[in-house]
Amino acid sequence: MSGRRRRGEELEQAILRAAAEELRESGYAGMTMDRVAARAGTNKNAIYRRWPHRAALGIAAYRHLSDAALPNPDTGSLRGDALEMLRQINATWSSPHGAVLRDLLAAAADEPELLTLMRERSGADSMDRVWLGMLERAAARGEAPAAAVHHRVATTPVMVLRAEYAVRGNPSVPDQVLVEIVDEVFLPLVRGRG
Amino acid sequence: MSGRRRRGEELEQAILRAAAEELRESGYAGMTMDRVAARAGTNKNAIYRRWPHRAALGIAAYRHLSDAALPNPDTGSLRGDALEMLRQINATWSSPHGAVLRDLLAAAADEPELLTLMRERSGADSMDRVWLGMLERAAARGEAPAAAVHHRVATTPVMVLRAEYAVRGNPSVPDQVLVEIVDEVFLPLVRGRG
DNA sequence: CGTTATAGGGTACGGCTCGTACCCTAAGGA
DNA sequence: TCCTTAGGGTACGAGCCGTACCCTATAACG
Repeated sequence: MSGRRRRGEELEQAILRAAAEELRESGYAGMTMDRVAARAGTNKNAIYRRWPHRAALGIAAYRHLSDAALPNPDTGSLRGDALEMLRQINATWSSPHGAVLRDLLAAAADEPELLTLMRERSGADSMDRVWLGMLERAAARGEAPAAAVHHRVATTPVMVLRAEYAVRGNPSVPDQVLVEIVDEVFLPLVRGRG
Repeated sequence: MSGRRRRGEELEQAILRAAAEELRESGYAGMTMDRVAARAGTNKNAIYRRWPHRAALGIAAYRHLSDAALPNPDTGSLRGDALEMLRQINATWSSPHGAVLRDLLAAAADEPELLTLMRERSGADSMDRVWLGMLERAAARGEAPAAAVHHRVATTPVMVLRAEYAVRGNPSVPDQVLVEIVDEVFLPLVRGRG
């Protein structure tokens, strides 16, 4: 029927695109190999020749649709930086991207191999570095004690936000909560390390 | 063969016990309806007459095997209380119980109905109250400012610990990390709210 | 320009699981 | 004693994963 027969890179991209769309529409549970193959206009052979598992395809599809550029706000105040950072993260996790990511993380809880793949892909390390940079700038401005430039301080806000997602089922958090995390936890913590 | 035929409560308990054992041995993914039925010495009819989904059975089985008595340490110092609390939680989550719970939580990420069931069963609220009680005692001793008796302060240590599980794949955290959470995050945070 | 190894396409299948349907029989109350 | 109820046995449809097989388009290579 179709005159052309796609090969190599072109076919691979088509499969990834199809898988990403399935992920977005139906989540990881709904991302069936047959449906991906059908949507890509190919068959499962071409998929299994490239990825060993369904899960591997899921991860590849996710990274295909998401090249999350990490935000790095510099508003001039520690409070402004932190709040902006949390707002960006909240927006990302509430987006369809975030839904796919959370779904994949949940599904990968069984398979440790995938979990590590996801983790190294999630950019947790660079996230830390951004927060540490914020703290360093604040310390240089005299806005925070030098002892506040610390790994645990840097990771706490995001961890609290993430836990907030877990407590609510809803992955989106009202802005008021973000303000609360900054004013009631992050800034007191920074002050308390004088 | 078996002369007796179990009914009602007796059969229900047998099914729950079988499901709980399957959960413990093979996780939620391995808890097959057929296997539960076989292990309980019955068939799927008896199960589906009681629980509509596999997931509902999973939750029922979990709550059947876990009636987690909430710890409530009172060591005389805020640091001691917090550390003891984190140690207890860490032990619980590292145990087979915890493995089952984490597995269920992951599996329930898709089905919001189950997620709420799990949440209301997890006792997050009473956890908060225990931490608030610790803070109140510390404030009464003059060990902490009154402003530290605050919901966000109370929930932060457990949230950080939980996030620590997510960062490592491993659900068990070395004791040193618990000490770090208390000394580098919790106590500075309490101090910072003066 | 012809030949040949490679990779896609089509299709079918085995194995597993969920959830349902039937039919028969033990249990226990009326 | 009879009769409603609930268990037991079994089979089945449907969906999915991962594999196998066979045929053909494609591209590299002589």
